[in-house]
Amino acid sequence: MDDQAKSLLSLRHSAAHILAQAVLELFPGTKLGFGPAIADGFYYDFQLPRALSPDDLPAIEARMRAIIAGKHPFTREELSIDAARAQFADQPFKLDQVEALARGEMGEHGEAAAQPAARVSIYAHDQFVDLCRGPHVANTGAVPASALKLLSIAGAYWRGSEKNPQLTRVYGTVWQSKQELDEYLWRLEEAKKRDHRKLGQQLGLFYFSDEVGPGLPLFAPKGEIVRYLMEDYVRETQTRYGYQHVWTGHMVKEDLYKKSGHYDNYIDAMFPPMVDEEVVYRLKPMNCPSHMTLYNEIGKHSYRDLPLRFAEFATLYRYEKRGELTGLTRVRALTQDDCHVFCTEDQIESEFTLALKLVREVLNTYNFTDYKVRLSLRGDQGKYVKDDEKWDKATKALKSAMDANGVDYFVAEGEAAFYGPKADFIAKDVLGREWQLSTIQVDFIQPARLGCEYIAEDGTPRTPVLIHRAVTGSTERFLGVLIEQFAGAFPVWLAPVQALIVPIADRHNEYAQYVAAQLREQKFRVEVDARNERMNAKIRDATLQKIPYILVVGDKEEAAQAAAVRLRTGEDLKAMPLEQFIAMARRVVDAKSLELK
RNA sequence: GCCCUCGUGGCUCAGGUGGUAGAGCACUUCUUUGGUAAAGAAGAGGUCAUGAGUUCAAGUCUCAUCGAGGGCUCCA
Repeated sequence: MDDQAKSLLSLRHSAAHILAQAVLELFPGTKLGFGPAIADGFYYDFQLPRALSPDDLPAIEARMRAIIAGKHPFTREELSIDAARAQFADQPFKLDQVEALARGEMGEHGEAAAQPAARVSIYAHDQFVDLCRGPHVANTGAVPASALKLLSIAGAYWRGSEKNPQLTRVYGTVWQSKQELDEYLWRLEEAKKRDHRKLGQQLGLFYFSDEVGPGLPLFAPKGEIVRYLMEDYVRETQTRYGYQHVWTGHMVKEDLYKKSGHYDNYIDAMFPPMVDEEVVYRLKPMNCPSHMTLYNEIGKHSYRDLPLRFAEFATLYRYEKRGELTGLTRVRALTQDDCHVFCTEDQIESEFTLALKLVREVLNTYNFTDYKVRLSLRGDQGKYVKDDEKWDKATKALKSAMDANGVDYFVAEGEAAFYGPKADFIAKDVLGREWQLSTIQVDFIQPARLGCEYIAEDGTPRTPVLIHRAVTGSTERFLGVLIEQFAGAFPVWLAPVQALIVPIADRHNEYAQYVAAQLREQKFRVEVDARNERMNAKIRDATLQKIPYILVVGDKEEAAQAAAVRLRTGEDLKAMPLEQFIAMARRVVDAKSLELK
């Protein structure tokens, strides 16, 4: 972390303390939770005597400014555990944290510390004392009041657990200067403009309807073609990499999920059952059990058949909780570009490498470079299947495959699937929220549960290892992130309408249709804007729709069998013969280029 | 699911302290046939998310339900 980042951190953390003092003064009896600095700001969690509304924020902010004006120095002090207990006797959450520190835990989620704490540090300014690691600025006056703003109010569970009381979280931001604050707020506004939900509607890609239900997107023609092209591209690439596609439908008997273990782990996230006399069915929330069943039905497998790679573009239905739904990035009907690779233990590394190559190729095509890779491992507690030996084996296999491929990853304990560790590719949306896209997972557990086998070289039956893998994750989520990444201006190969023909006057309509026919003949997606509008209006509308090419045709173009080509960027390529335009566009599309010419 | 906020014609939004709805864009029709980011005119379109309640009277107040947004939790 550089000095700049460090000083911002202590600035924001100090602002959090000032916020806490202000709230404590305005709402006596408030109990304090955690109040850290975060990316772009800070927050503080409170248990308040009454519900807080955004209308309260100006008063709190005013109080904060007064504390800042007081230029109270921040002072650090160390206390013994007992002294800390006395200090925070009327602050139950602080007390809870003192005990956690004494037990040798640290942080909000109780990560293990090097050793139990014998002493804790507190920071004080003015009338306010907080249990805190620091650091802080010298005095409250060092926080620029003009660069401070409280942003929002949210609920947040103590220590992040649903089982604990819910506190009120106040989010705020502070910067070194008012100018930086303004720039930040401006960035937020700009980001909202490229929000995929807004652009999806403006570009006519997809809609949500109360009539159909929450989290169930409806794709208009322009959205469907993008979906189709995305999936077609992954399908083509998968085929090229030696994956085979299968189809396993939308419903499955519930019993299968009891066998696989999904019933115990994810029953809450499945849609309610459909009951047909004695038999209970579920909408498919995942493919693995279906693919393993298919593997079994096909017959006996020889080790010579492995690896066997079953890919499927299946729409899955997951009963996400109401408050979790978000545009296309979190839906109840999602189309996964899923795949299950049945292989031997010896093949794990090469199969991982193959999947990784595929993922990288696809992400690269979309110019997706801003992602990180998380190695998700099992945590101490929870849903994980107990079989240490197999977990160790799977984790080792995954790690060595990542290392062999030079993948730069970070480790996250407690993020694994119940059946094994995974490598997740995580990207951010315009508002900074992180979403898992691609994933590669090693599974030593499920194949045995569903009785998958292959006959080994020595003639004995063995259980294959299963590698779960998704390239873009889900079409819906990836599309959402793509829309934001391109701000709606898709590369030509993905653009719903690649070229719009604009006849200048009615007498050019016929030629415009001719041009359109020529281009359609060459498999381009084109439209003719024959509305009774002036050319300027048509160009404006096409540009706002981010159509890559605008082909204006008038008398001159008709005479020359040409079109005047304008790019959505505003660049005018002037008139060119149709063949020349076709050749240019062909080259751009075939290369899946991000350029327009 | 939980905390907070919001829900007015297809879209973007007006509608102080309650008295039965407005604009721009889009749409339809007409005029205009115009050379690189919005031609002009007329018209049609809303039981103000839904359901109760308070009131002589509710888009405007109360409650509930549904939906959306921000956050938390969860994410095979």
